[in-house]
Amino acid sequence: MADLPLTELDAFAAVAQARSFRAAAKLRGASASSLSDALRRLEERLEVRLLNRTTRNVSLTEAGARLLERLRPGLAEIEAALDGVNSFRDTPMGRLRLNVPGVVARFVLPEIAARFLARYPDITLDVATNDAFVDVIGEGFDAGVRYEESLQSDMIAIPIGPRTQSYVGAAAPSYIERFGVPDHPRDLLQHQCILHRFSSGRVLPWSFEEEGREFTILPPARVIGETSDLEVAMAVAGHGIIFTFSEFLAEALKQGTLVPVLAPWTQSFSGPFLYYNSRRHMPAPLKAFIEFLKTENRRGS
Amino acid sequence: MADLPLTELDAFAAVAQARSFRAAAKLRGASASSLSDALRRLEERLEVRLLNRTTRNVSLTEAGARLLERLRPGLAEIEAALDGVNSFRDTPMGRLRLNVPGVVARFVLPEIAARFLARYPDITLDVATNDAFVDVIGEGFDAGVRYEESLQSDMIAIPIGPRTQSYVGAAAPSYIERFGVPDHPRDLLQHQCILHRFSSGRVLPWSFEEEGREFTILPPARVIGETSDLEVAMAVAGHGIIFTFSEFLAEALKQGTLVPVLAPWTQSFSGPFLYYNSRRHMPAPLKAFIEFLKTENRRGS
DNA sequence: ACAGCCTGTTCGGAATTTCGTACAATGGCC
DNA sequence: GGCCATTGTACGAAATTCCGAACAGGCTGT
Repeated sequence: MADLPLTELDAFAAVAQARSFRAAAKLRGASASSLSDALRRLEERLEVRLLNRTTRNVSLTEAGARLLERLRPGLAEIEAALDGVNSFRDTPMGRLRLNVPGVVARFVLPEIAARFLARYPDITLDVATNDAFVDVIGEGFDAGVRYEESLQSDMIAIPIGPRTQSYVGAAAPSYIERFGVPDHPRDLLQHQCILHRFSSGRVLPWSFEEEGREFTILPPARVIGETSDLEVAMAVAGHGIIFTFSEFLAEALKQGTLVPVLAPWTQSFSGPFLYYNSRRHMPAPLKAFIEFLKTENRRGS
Repeated sequence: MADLPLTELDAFAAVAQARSFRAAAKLRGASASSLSDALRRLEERLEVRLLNRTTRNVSLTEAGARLLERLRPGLAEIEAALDGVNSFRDTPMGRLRLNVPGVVARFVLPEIAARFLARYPDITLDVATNDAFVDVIGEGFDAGVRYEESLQSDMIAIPIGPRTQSYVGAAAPSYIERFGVPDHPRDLLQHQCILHRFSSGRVLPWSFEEEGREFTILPPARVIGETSDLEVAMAVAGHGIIFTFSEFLAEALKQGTLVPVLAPWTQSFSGPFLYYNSRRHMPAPLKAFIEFLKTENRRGS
């Protein structure tokens, strides 16, 4: 068997997928220069240019595209094969890569993870926090947590964490002292509010329900934040009314630095779901996590 | 993407297939110790024993068997993908691994190889000589040369070299002086003959044809050889009658150190064929060789 | 039963790969 | 149009892997 330049091919696959040496290096915990070296070796050996690279842009040559296309299933197969040995261990081992919204990362996952990690001591949890992202699987995550039950093909959703959550309104006593309290969401248009912007750039409108009819309001904002912590801090400082996950406000409400606003208009909705692709190979850590969630749900109900 | 221990996996595949560290090392041009190291690393990382090894025997654990089973198609796919970039070169590159009988290696291949290698300067020819072997493809060869048109499924045979060859008899003048010459094959039973043993241990009987009827004779032997060169030398030394490919005897007959015996009983048969599997991925060097043979055959006819 | 050969492993030195830093080049942004 | 952040690469140092020889152990043939 002619020895395959496997490390070089792996490096090529990483760079080709990331379309960047440095990004690929970060993603895999190696240095950019080692990838650069590996690619030079590979191209010298094949005597074929695989990547067209200016100092600013990496693109595939036709040969590179063809190679990557054939290489990926092979590497995926090997990854799956490697994971397969996990079934011969008493306890599964490896990394579980999740992509979850901020709230879940802060208030849902820690409590679940504590029990899960204790149950499976050889599994490492790798959590990325991202509110906007949808193609969770494509970017190398094993599974994602989302709220909407968006029904992509082959995607399976199972409940995780609390089955109902709610958005509640709140404001600092100092703010209420100055501006009063709204009785109805439409009053918000006369107030100063603290809004949230997703990393996509979209500013989240507030939605309410009246007699079964849903309506949204985009109130005037003095503060638009990107992290919920900042927004809560701004609310506590009296910069406006905040309307977000109850979990984010619980501590401030308890301490009295924030007080409820529009309490009758609290929006309840169903809790988050864990999504994963049923057709892709399921790594042992993911399988363990799903099994764990299912037994927890069964016990809970 | 969790970084895959690809070199270690490749080492494991090599050792697992060869069922031996040293054999695998030789096969791939590496050292046994590096394979030993790689396997230790892999098993430590997975915390699963993959190979049961006494100092005398290597066998797969169940985990190892499962891993190998899933690993092989992945590696094959990658090898094919790598070969695929050859189509982006002006001239194909790589190694062509052939398994051919001794006669072909000595008298047929050199002349063909000269033209082939000149035509494709980036191809390396790797020739193993083996008379008995049948499962040519399974052991990592791209193709094999054989005489019998054994029709395994998906195997394709194309002619290579001379379309007829023959077995001729000969003996040294000194032998004939002492024992006379046989007129009919059955007379061989009163003579001393030089026989050939395949590496499998089987001794080849001599076969003749009389009025369309084929019959075989296993004459008494003073000498049984494993290499044709030795057998010819023995014949020249007067130790008996030899009956083998005319090519092996041509030089001695020309020089008169051997003279023909049983000339009317010369056995002609059709020349050798190149066999390859049509269903497996065809590496570029093999494709080039087949193409080359076909055009040579077309031109020759 | 036993000797001898051949196996997989160990160990220190050599070769290769990897890393961090520096540098030239390029494309987005104002 | 020019600046500057950021990209891919070059290069010497450091780490890792690889190699060859020596070693311990078991299987084969007598």
